[in-house]
Order: sequence, then C-alpha cells, then structure tokens
Amino acid sequence: MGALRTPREKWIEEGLRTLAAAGVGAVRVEALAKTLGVTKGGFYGYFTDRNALLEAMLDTWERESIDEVLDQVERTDGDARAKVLLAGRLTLSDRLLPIDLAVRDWARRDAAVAERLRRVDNRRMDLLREQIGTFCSDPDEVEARSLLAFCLSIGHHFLAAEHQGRTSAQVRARAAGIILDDRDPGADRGQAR
Amino acid sequence: MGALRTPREKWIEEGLRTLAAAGVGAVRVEALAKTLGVTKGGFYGYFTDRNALLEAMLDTWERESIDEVLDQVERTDGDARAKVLLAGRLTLSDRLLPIDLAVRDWARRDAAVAERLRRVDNRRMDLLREQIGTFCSDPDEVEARSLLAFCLSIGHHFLAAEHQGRTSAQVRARAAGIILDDRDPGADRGQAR
DNA sequence: GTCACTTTGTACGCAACCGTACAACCAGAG
DNA sequence: CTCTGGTTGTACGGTTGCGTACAAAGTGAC
Repeated sequence: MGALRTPREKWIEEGLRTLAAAGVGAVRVEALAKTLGVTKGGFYGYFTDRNALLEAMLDTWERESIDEVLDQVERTDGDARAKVLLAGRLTLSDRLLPIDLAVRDWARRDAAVAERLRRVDNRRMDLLREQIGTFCSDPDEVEARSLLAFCLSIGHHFLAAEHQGRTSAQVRARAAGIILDDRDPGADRGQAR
Repeated sequence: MGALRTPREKWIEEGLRTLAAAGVGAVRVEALAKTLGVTKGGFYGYFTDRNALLEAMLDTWERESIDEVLDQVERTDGDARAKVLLAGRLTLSDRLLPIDLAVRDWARRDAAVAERLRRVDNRRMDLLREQIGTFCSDPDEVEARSLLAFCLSIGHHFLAAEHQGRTSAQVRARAAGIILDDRDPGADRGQAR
C-alpha cells in the first residue's frame, strides 16, 4: 500500500482550526494544504470538493459538541446548578468555543448550517430546562431563565466592554447567580464560563 | 462640473448593506459596483482602496449606533426600565442590528474593529448601568444585571433553538422581567428586543 | 456651442483559489 | 527484487477580485 501522510482527519482538524481562527471564508483547500506541509494533490482523494470538507467539519463539530458534552454531564453527580455550570464549561472549552462562535456566524448565511445549529442548540436548551426545572416550578420562568443562561454563556464573548475594575469572570459569576436564583451570591462556586 | 451619479455615501451605504447581509468578506469593490449599476471606475476617486471603504463604513456605523441612539434615549421621559427597553429597540433596529452582528464577528479577527466595538459597547453598558442603577443599589448587582441585559439582547439573535410553543418574544419579555427585577411579569411593557 | 472639469467605462497586469489530469513516488505483498 | 496500488507533486485552465491607467462621456459655466 502507498503511504498515508495526510489522512482525512488531518484535513478536517486543520479545517476546524482555521474555521475557529478566521471564519469559513478562510477555509481554503490550498491554504490548508500549505499549513499541513503538503499540496492539495491528495485532498481530492478524500473529498469531492471544498464543500464536502465543510460538511465533514460540521459532522465532527456536531458530534463533539453534543454527544460528548451530554454524556459527561449525565455521568456527573452534582446538583442542578453544578451541572448547568459544568455543561457551560465543557461546551465552551478552548477547543469548542471558537468553533461554536464561527459556526454561529456562518449559520446566519447558510440554511443547512443553521439547521445543524438548531439541533445543537435545542439539545443544549433541553439540558438547561431539565436542570433549571429542578428548582423552579413555573415553566415560563424555566424557559426564560434557560434563555438567559444560554445568552450569557454565548453573548459575553461578543461583548467588548469593560466592567469598571471587575473581571469579566466576576461579573459573570454574579450574573449566573441571578439566573440560577442563588440566594447566597457571596459563595464561590467557581467560574461560570 | 461633471455629473455625480454615485457619491461617496452610496458606496458606504451599499457597503453596509452587504456587510449586514453577508459579512465583511462579501464587501468587494466590484460586487458593490455591480449592485450600484456602475463599474468600479469611480470608486478609487473616493477611496484609496478597499480598506478605506471599510473604515468609512465603520465610521458611519459607530456614529449612528452611539450618538443617535443615546440622544434619543436622553430626550425620552419614561422610567428607567422603559429607557432600557427603548435603547434596546433603537440599537437593535432592523437597520442597525444586522450590521451590529456582522461587526461583532468581524471584530474577532481585526484588532482595530475590536477597538471600535469596545467603544460602542462601553457606551451602551454605561446607559444600562445608569438606568439599572436607579432601582438597584448594589453596584456589583447593577453590573451583573447590565451584563445580562446586554447578553440577552445580543445573544438571542445567535440562539437557534425553539421555545416549546412559546414565541421568542414572549420568552424574551419574561427574561427581561427577571433582569429588570420586575415583580409583575404579567404587565405588558412592549416588546423587549 | 464650447470649454473645463469630474465622473465613469474599459482594459490591463497581478494574485489567489478552485477543480482536473497525470506523472512521480513510495510502502508492502508476493 | 519487482509489481501494484493508493498517495502526493506539478501543471493547467478558468474564475474572481484588486488596483492602475487612460480614454470616453456628460454637465454646468460662459
């Protein structure tokens, strides 16, 4: 058999890295090849075209950011608030977060991507509803608090403002306290990413 | 004097339209010219290059989304909650919102854009702090609630999930109630965009 | 109508990138 | 060692976009 210096996964991995760093527009076959230290010669053996790579990248992202995160949260035994915070930390890990943000922008212009994102976000909201529902009885309020939790974890990465001496994490922890109806805001439960 | 069929403002306007609809990457001189029904011949009379257009677009956006919104809010006489909601509605108008979201993504990859966005966001957060501060005394809590208000208004545009029968606006109104510490969530104060 | 001045159209060179074709290459089977 | 099959490099044609140069055209002053 011939050598296999650049398997399919390498292309996907580098594609996701580029997506995270510079957006979909920067995911170009020749640029990836250059970064990988090869030419695009082998690329078209794995993918029919650039679009096939983008699909494969989305497959990987979707799998990682749903299945793996949910599995890990379910295996945890903490109270509801702890699970919510853990899910936030996992979903928005150093690896997944930048990809997530890039996909979110991408979805605004591509219906197929938007559909995938809808699936992922629905699963995440399900998790939030379930956990927040354990300490909040009004379904409308559960939904509102779930929305706030989601918007906080995504939105704060888009906010460019400062917090007048406080760190971003401090303000976020306090905000998480409000959403999770924590009556002891002084307690340090760790960072709310 | 010669005719002036396509003044500088036209290019900026069309640039902002394209930015809003398809992101910075889609703001290309020749594409804009085609949309405007001319060729790029005249473009380089107004701008030294594509980058100069992008700068001018940001100037326009910054002016519109700070000065005009703040002026209008200051002229309003309503209570703090009403002012917060009004600011949200103005900032996130049909015209400004899509530009805002595109700029936010752009800022993740361009330091100069990030700096502009920081200025704008700081002004917006100032407004929120000021208004929320009128009915909330703890400065840390004011900051946290301001952050939540901001994240809700920005973040909900990135959330692709459904709300189990409820409309997005309903859930958002309820969430705004939580943030603004409204003890009468049934009251209809208008939409919380 | 003519002139002066500015805007616009056309054409060019250059670069990046896509997708294809094919030759060169390289491990392991036999 | 040789053959074989998939992997990689190279070369190509086509497209799109930037920025420049200059000719063409149109408008208002006179």
